[in-house]
Amino acid sequence: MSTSTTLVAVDDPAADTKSNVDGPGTPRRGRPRSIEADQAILTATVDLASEVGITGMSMDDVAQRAGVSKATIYRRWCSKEALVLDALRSATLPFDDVDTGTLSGDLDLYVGELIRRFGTGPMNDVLPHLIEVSCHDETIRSSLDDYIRVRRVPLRTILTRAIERDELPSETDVDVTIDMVIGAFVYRRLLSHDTIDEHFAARLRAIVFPPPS
Amino acid sequence: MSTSTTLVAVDDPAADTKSNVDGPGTPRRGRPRSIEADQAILTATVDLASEVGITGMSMDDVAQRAGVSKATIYRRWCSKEALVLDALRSATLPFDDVDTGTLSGDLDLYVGELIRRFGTGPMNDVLPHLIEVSCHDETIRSSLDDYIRVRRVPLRTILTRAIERDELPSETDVDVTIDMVIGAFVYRRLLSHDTIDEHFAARLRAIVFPPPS
Amino acid sequence: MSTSTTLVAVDDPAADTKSNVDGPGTPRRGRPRSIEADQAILTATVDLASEVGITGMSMDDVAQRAGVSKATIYRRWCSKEALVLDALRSATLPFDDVDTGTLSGDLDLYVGELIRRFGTGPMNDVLPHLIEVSCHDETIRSSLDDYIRVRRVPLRTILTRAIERDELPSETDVDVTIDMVIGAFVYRRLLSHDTIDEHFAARLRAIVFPPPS
Amino acid sequence: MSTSTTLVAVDDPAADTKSNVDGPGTPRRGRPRSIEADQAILTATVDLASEVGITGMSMDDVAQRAGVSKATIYRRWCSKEALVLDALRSATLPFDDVDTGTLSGDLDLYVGELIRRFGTGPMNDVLPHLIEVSCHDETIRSSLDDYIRVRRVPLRTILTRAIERDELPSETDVDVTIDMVIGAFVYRRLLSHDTIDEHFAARLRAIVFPPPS
DNA sequence: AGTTAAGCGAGACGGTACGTCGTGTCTTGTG
DNA sequence: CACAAGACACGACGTACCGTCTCGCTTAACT
Repeated sequence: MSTSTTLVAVDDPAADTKSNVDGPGTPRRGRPRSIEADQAILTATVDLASEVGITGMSMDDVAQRAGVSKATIYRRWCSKEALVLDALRSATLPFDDVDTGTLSGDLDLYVGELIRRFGTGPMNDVLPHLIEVSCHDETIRSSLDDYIRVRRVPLRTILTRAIERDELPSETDVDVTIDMVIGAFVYRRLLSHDTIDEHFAARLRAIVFPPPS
Repeated sequence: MSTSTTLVAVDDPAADTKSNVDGPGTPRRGRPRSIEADQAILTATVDLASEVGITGMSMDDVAQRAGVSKATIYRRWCSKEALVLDALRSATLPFDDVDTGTLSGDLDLYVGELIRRFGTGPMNDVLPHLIEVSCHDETIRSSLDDYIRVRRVPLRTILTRAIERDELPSETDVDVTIDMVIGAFVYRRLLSHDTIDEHFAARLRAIVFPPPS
Repeated sequence: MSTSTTLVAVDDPAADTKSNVDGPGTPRRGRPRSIEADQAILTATVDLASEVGITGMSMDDVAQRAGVSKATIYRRWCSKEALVLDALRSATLPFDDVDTGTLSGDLDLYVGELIRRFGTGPMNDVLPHLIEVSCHDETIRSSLDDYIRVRRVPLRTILTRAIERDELPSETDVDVTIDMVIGAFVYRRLLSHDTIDEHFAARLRAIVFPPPS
Repeated sequence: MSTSTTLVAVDDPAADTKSNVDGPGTPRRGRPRSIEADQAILTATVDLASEVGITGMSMDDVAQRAGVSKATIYRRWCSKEALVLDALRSATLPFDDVDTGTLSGDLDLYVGELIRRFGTGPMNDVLPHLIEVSCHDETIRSSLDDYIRVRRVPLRTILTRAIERDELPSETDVDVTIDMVIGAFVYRRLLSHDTIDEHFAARLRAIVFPPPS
């Protein structure tokens, strides 16, 4: 539902839909907001956050890099974290769900994508900051939760499809399986810093989806 | 080895060994550092970080709460994060490894402890901040890695013991199993915010260590 | 010319002309600096410096008393001393030059004013500090020199007028006379702490401008 | 009497006499204070104060330069200013009073000495700081007053001798004359920064002691 | 000769001010 | 209205200095 929402736009009358996409019913008086500004800000945020981290990135920096004034940023997002969260969202491509016909094939594709994202995703180091803030800010927390929930969908689709195909037993615990798979990636990425590659993926698969033996 | 190291003592000549355990060969001239101060600072940090989070906790607050001057803190730790990391360490009790005789029993104990720690640990919200900093600060990163590595030991002990007892096949992939188990806890705790309880633990166990059926 | 300059405005594009009097050619974009803040800061500085001395006056104190943030102060003055110097300037009323018609009358007025200022001037204890700083800071030094030079003008006016009136010989050494008169006041005020009153003034006059006898 | 006193030695039982010269009546038990330390500290103070000014000179600097610990300094002087004042005293040679037989000759010698001291005296920039402190610290003030008073003596001697010789009228106002002469030097040195040389001295003399015409 | 009181270098300590920086808001003038 | 520029209040940061306080050692004078 509200999965691709812009976060808490300060005074956006259409705060629960995609920003700047208010239908013709709400013509908004006065000068319309610059769409280039939106993009420039998000781009600047993604770049800067990747380069120096969220803490190392000041809002003045973002404004300057985007060629925009701070007020223009705060008119759209109510806080630094709200901006970063949306920037993260904007930088996250959706998984494209390809049905290869077999669980094995689907997983290959999915895990390959996971490796790619966890390995090089520029905004990956940004998550911890948002997590911290979300511990003390309910708004950020629910938006972040949304974002996290969405990222579970592709694997769930793959697993339920496998159950329908009778490749997995019907009593398979889909949710916790997802927790474990994504959890292992997250853990390696954020905590242990062990390598995340094909080999790791294969070992992971061998545990959760043991070969027919 | 360097697992119980004090972090980055600013000018500690024995920075890479257990603190204050330099042999009698280094008599350390001048007034010795106050041990009460050490303790007071760490305690104040743990308390404050739990109450208001790292970001909400100022170094002046810590100094005041500890009855200590800021200089005294910075003489021991070179940054806020270094302090917090050591405080986290000081607040983390070691797991006590009890051999119940069976994998099942060992896991019950271990997972119970995990639930307790991930559920209520006062310093849990502190991890994300450290993770973020560690992305851009090599010193913090390696210390944090140490800390993380240590927390893997108890589960590894349990699993290798189970292999010796022939409760698990000898080719069991211990490392990735640990990644998945702890990873699932981490993921729920930090990202999805799903409940972490006995039921979750049971489902997790059912996947990684399937009942004999 | 640059006698009524505001001191070392940190990034004032018109630092060498009267402040805020740049012609209409430089419209100064952005929010203009608050004039009330200027005044509040100077007033707070004069008050505090009089009460507790420069050393005893912290910039935080000034900010609080002025109802202003420290950044606002440092945006205008680059150091505590620069602020104090401008505060001194702002607290120094110009001498009003009254032509009484005779040297004797002019001197009475002038010296009376001198007694009043050296006796009770709230900012008098502030001079030594500025002098010290000016020994090691070229910027402060030249500004202070300006200020000092200005204070010589009234007496010079009186003396040249007396020469024109033939009350003083045309070869009178005006400069050194000024040095001696003001110097004697300064010396008593700062060094010897002897009383500065009408009697002292009379004795001084008797030496420099001996009665016709 | 107390003119060449060491200032406020912290716990010196003979605080009102020259330090370390307590008579044999008070033999002081324990290890005697190091005389080299005394000298080293004073020398370091004079040097540092000349180089970087009092404010720019920290007590740690003095201790290091003198090869002495801070405690050793504070055992002798109760504050930075007390130390500086004594250092100033130690660096000030007494005027040697030579009777040339005429006022003119005496003045030549005296004024020459004045020019030399005001021109190059390393500790000259140190006075303003002491003056400032003395505004708020009674102890420093009285010690400084002593020092200042002493420096008036030579000129007074010269003038009274001239009166005895009938070179000056007996009703000459010696005190204010001194104020003016020294005052003019002080004023040029500290405030106006005009040159202090033979020419200036000559003009000064022409005003206070006009040639017989 | 042994005791003892004090001096000494080193450096930690509490307190306090410094000047800088970042956040989110507000205020100008211009489109 | 939006926008660029930039001032503003608030508050944390990490550094520096002052004057005090241990430490363990050294140095004489007193027993």
